[in-house]
Amino acid sequence: MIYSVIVDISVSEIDRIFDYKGEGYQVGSRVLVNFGNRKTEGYIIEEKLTTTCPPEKLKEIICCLDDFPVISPSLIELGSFMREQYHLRWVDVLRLFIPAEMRKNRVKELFKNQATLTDDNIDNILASLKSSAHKQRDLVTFLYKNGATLTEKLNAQFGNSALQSLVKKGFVTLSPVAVRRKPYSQLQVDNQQERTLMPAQQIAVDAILSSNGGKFLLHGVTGSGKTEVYLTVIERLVKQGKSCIMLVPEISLTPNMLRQLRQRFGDTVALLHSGLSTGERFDEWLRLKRGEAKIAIGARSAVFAPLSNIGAIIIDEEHDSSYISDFNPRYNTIEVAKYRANQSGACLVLGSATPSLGSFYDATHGKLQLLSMPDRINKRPLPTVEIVDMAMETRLGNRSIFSNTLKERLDETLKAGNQAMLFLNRRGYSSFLMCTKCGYVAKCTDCDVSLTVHREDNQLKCHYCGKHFYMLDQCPSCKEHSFKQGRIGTQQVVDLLSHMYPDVKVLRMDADTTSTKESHGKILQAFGNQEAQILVGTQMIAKGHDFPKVTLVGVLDGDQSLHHEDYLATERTFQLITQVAGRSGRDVVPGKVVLQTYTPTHYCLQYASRQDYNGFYKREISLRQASQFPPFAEIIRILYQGESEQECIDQLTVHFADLCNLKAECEDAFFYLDKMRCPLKRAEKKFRFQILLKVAPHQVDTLLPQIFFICDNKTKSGVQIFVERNPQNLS
DNA sequence: AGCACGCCGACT
DNA sequence: GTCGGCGTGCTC
Repeated sequence: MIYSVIVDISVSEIDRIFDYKGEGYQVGSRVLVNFGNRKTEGYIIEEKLTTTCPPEKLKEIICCLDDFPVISPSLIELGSFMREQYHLRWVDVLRLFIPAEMRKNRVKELFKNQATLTDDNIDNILASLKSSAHKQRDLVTFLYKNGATLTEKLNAQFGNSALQSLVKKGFVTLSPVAVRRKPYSQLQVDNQQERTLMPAQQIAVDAILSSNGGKFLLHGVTGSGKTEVYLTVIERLVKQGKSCIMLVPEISLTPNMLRQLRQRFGDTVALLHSGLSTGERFDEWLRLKRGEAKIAIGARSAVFAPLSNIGAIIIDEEHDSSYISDFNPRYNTIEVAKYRANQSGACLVLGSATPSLGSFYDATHGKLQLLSMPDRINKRPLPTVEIVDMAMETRLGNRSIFSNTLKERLDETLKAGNQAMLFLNRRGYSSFLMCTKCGYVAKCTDCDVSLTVHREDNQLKCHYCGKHFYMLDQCPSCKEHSFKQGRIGTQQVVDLLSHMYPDVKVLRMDADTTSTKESHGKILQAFGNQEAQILVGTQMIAKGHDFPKVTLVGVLDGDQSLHHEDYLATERTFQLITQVAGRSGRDVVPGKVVLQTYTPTHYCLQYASRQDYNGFYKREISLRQASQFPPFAEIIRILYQGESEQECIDQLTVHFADLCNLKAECEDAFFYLDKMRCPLKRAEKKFRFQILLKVAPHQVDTLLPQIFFICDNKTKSGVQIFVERNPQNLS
C-alpha cells in the first residue's frame, strides 16, 4: 500500500505530499519516516495503490507512533478545506488538530498503580490475617467496599507497610491505570438549582433542537440568558448521544463557563485551551478522543476538538475578534465551524448581544436563522445611559478625566454600598511623553509607535513589541527637562481615584496586572467577593462577567476607538460600549452607565446609549453598502514585511504589476486596487507595506486562488508576505 | 529545517 | 596538500 505523508517540518518548500510504502497503517496516524538522511514524524493523510514517485526513491514507513490514528478522516477533510481557503501549509493545519506536546512524544498518558483484591471473598482474606494486623484488615475492608484504589491514596490513609505486606502475601495485586490530569479541579461547583426557561429562551431552544443541523444567530441583549439556552441545547443533545463544542472568546472567560458546564454535566466536559499545562491539555484531548468526554469547551482552537457525532457547535460572543486568528495559521473560526457543522449535520449557534454586521447581514438574508431575545431575564431593565459631553465639561472648567456627572454617580454608588466599573481602553500611566520645548516624542526604536509611560516601574514601554526603555528626565534632542504627558491610562486612573477616595479599595485589570495565569481569576474573584468597590480596566472587563453588585459603569473615553480610519472602528466601538454597559444592573438594583465623549451626537454612541442594536445595524449597513465595504465587498490585504525597505518595495512592485494585469482581465470584479505604506510603518524592526484590494463578494472564490498564485511567485527571501482576507486589523 | 555537495581562500 | 567558509539544492 502507498501512503501520502505530510512531514512534520514547517517550511513551505517541503509542504507537499511525500509517498511512502507500508502495510496495515491507518489514515490519520502519526508515523515515523526516513526523510532525507534523518528520521522525522509525519501524518498519513491518504492511502492509495499507486504513486508517481520513482520506485528507487520510495521508502518505507518505519512505524506508527500511537496506538490509534490521532486525526480523524473528517478533520483531514476539514484541513484540506482550510488549506485551500486560507492558503496554509498542510503541517500547520494538521498541528492544530493534536496537542502540541504530543509531537516528538513530549507528553504521555500518566499511569499510577492501583491496588485490587485478589479474592472476591473478603472473609477468606480476613481469616488469613492476624487479628492484630489492624491496618491491613482495615485496608482490605476498604478495598472491598470501594473497589480498586490508587496506591497513593491507600498509602496516605493506611501507611506504606500495610499495603506492602498484603501484596507480598498475595491478597492484593498492583496494576497500572491511566489517570487523567484535570484542569481547574479545585473549581467550586455550586448546588444545582432548578432552572426554568423564559418563553424567549424556550422558543430559541425549540427552534435549534428541531432544526436538524440549522445555523442560527442568537441575538440576545446583555443579561437575557443566552448561556441557559446553550446549556439546555447541549443537555438535550448529549442525552441523544451526541457531542458538542462550545467556544468562548478568550481564555479568561473559560473558568466561568466551565463551572456552569461542570455543574450540569460533570466529567463529560473537557476544557481545551493554551493556558492549560501540557499534561492537562493532552489528557483533556484524550478524553474527547476516546469518547470519555462529549462536551468540549475552550477558546477558538477548541473548534478542532477530536469529537465525532457532533450535535452542535456553539460560539458565544460571536462578534469577538479573537475568533479570527491573525497570525499563522490564519483562519476564521466561524467559517471553520460552519464547515465542521455541515460535515456532521450539527447545529451551529452564534450568540451575541452585539452581532458582527456580517453575521446579522447573513441572518437577514437567510444564511442564518435569527433568534431574538430582546429582554433581560425577569424583565429587568437595561441600564440607563447618560452621555456626558466632555468638551462642555472642559469649557466649564473641569479638566479632569472624571466628569461631574460621573463623580456624582460614583459618590452615590459607593454610598449605597454598591460597586462600580470604570472602563478605559488604554493601559499604562499615559499614552506618550512629549518635550514641551521642541515637541520631541519618545518612540520605540523598532516600531513606529510612541512609547507609553508606566509609572509603577518608571519605564517607557512599547505596547506593540513589548520592549521597554529607561524613563527620560531630559529631552534627547534639546536637553530640556520639562515634559508633557499624553492621554491618561488605567494606571493613572487608579492613582487619581486613590486621591479622590482614600478609603475606597480600587482594583485594576489590564494586560499589566494579568501577566500570570491565575492573576486574572484572582482579580475577578476579589471584585466578585466585594473586596474592592471599584474595578478599573481595559476591554478585558467588558465581557461576560456577571457581578450582581455592580450598578454603575463609567466609560471614560467613549471616543477612543471611534475615530480610526478603519472601517470596523464604529462597529467595534458600538460593541464595546454596549458590552461594557451591559455589566451594570444585572441584579435587582437598576444599573446606570455614564458615557463620556467629545462627540456626544455621533450615531454610534447614540445607538449604544439606547442599546439599540437594530437601529445601529440599519445605519451602519447602509454606510457599508454605499462605500463598498464588507459584507458588500471582500477586502484582501497583502502585507509585505522586511528589514530592508527597498526589498519590500521591489517585491511589492513586482506583485502589484501582476495584480494590475489580473484586474485588467476582470475589471468588474475589482472595486479597488492600490499599494501603500501601512499605517504602522515599521514594527519589530521590519518595514511594512501593503497592497489593498476590494473585490466583489461573488467573485472572490475564483479570484483568491489567482491572487495566492501571484503572491507565491517571484518571491525574494528577506521579505515576508501575508495574504489576508477581510483582516480585522488594517494597521 | 537540516544536511550534503561543491567550489574557492588560508593554514599546519 | 587539506580544512572549512556558507551558496545551492534536495528530501518520497
